[in-house]
Amino acid sequence: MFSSDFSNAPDHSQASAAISAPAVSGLDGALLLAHVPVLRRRVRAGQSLYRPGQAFRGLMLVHSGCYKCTIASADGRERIIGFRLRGELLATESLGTGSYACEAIALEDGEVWELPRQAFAHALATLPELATAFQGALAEELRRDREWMLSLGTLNAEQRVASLLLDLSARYARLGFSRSQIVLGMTRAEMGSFLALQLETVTRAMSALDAEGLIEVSRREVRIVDGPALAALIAGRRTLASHKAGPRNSRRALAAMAA
Amino acid sequence: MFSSDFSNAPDHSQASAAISAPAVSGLDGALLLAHVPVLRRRVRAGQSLYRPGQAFRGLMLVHSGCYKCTIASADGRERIIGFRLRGELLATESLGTGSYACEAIALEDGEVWELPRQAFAHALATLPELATAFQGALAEELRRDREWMLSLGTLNAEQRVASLLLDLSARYARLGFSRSQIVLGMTRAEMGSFLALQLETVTRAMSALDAEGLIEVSRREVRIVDGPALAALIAGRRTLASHKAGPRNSRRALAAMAA
DNA sequence: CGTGGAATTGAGACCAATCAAAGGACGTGG
DNA sequence: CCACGTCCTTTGATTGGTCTCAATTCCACG
Repeated sequence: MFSSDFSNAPDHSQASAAISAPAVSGLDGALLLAHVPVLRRRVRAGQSLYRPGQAFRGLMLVHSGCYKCTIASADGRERIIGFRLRGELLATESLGTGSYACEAIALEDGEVWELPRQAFAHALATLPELATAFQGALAEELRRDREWMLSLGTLNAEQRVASLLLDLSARYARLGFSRSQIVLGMTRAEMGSFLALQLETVTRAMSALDAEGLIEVSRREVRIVDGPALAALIAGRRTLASHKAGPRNSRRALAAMAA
Repeated sequence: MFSSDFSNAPDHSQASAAISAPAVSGLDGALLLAHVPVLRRRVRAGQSLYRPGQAFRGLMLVHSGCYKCTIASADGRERIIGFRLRGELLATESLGTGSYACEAIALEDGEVWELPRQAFAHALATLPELATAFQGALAEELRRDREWMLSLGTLNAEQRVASLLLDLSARYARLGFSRSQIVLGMTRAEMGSFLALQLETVTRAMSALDAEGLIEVSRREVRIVDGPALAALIAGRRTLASHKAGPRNSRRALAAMAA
C-alpha cells in the first residue's frame, strides 16, 4: 500500500515497454512507450494531477490507482465527467490548448506516467501507425462520453447506478481483477456527481439493488450478485423517458429516406 | 430554398479552397480542402447522412444546413447528442472503427462535403500541421461534449433551454447571421431529446423565458431580447444541485494539495 | 377548405431533491 | 487502550420539478 518513495516529484527514468507497462486503451502501448520517455509520477489520494489553466505539460497515462476528472463552470457549478483506471489516458481534452481544461484528482495513492508534450508530438509525427491509433483512441473517448450522455438522459437513478457498477466491473475485469467483487474508489457524492444524482439518491439506489438481490453492498465493497439482471434492469422498459425523436416532415422525409 | 439539383448522388467535383469553403472549426479549412478532394452531397430535410453500422466512408464537413446527431442503445433508447452547423465535422466519433457509430440526419435541405477516408488519412500523414490541428479539433469536440454534460447535470429545464438558445445564437453569429434573431431548425421534441427534457417541458421553459421578457418566441422563430440576462439566469444560483465533490481524506488530501 | 403534425397549455402523479438525523468507520490524541 | 472528532453512509419525511396524460390551438400543406 505505502511506497517507500515519498517524493511527489517525477523522476526521469525511462519506462521500458516491458513488464510493468499497462495496455493502453485504444493504443499500442508498447509502440507508444518505446518512443516516448515517460515521467513517472507517484501521487497520493486527494492529490491533483493538473488544474484548469495550468500550462499543458502533456497527456498522462494511468499506471495505477483511480482518478476522477472534473469540469467546472465559471459560476461554480462542477461535475465529475469520468473516472480513469490503469491504461487510460488523462487530459486528452486539453490537447491543442496551451493549458489544461479540466482537473484530475487521485482517489487513491497511485502512479501516472506523463507523456511530455514535445516527445509525444514527435512520436506521432514520425510514426503514422501511432498517429492513426491515437486518433482512434480520441474517437473512442468521444463514443464513451456519448454513451454516458445517452445513459444519463434516459435512465432513472437505479439504472444509472447499475450502469456505473457494471461499467466499473467490466473495466476492472479487463485489468485482471474480479468481475463480481469490486471496491469503489469513490464516495457516494462522487458517484452522484458523475451520475447527476444526489448522494442520498445513490445510496438509496444501491440499497434498493441490494434489497432486490442484484448486488450486495457494504460501504465501498460491492458484490455483483446478478450481472445479467442488472443489465436487464437497465435495458428494461422502466426507462424514464423514451425521447424518441421521430422522422421529420413526414412526406418529404419519407421520400428522402428511400434514397 | 429549393435547389434545381435533385440528385442525391455525390459528384466528384473538387471544391477549391476559395470562396465557398466554410471555415472549419478548429481546423485550417483552406489547408484541408486544398489537399483533400471532397465529395459534395446535397441532402434533403429528413435525410440520413449515415447510419450506425454502415461502412465508414469518411468524415463529413457541413457546408450548409443543420444536422442532428443521434445515438441509440441496443434496447431502443435514443438521444440527440448534438446539432451541427456549417463548418463543423460529422462522424468524428466513428474514426478508427470500420463503420459509423451514430446517425446524422439533416434538419433542413443542405449540403455536406464528404472527406474520403483514404485521401483524408493521406493528408494527415503528409501534413503534420494538419494532423496537429485535427487532434485539436477532436479535443475541442471532447470539451464541448463535457461542457454539455456539465450543463445537463447541473441546470434545470429553463436554464438548459436558455443554454441551447445562447449556444445556437453564438454559433449562428459566427457564421454571419443575426445574433438576436434565430430560427430553430429543430422541433421541440428534438430540443428536448438533446437537453434530456420532454417536449412539453421545453415549450413551458420557452414560454416562461418569454413571459420574463428574456426572449420572444413564435414557433420556430426566437428573438433573444436580453442575452446577458439569459446568461445570468444560467449562472445564477437557481442551480438544481451544486454537486460539489469536496476534497477527500481530509488530512492526507490537504498534505498532498500543498505539494 | 380540410388535414395532420407541431406547439401550447392544463391537471395530476411520480421521482428525485432537499432537509434532517442517526449510525458507522477511521485516524488522532489523550 | 479508549475517547473523541470527522467524514462517510444510511434512512426518514417532505417538497418540488419534471413527466405523463389530455385537450386545444396554430400553421403549413395538399
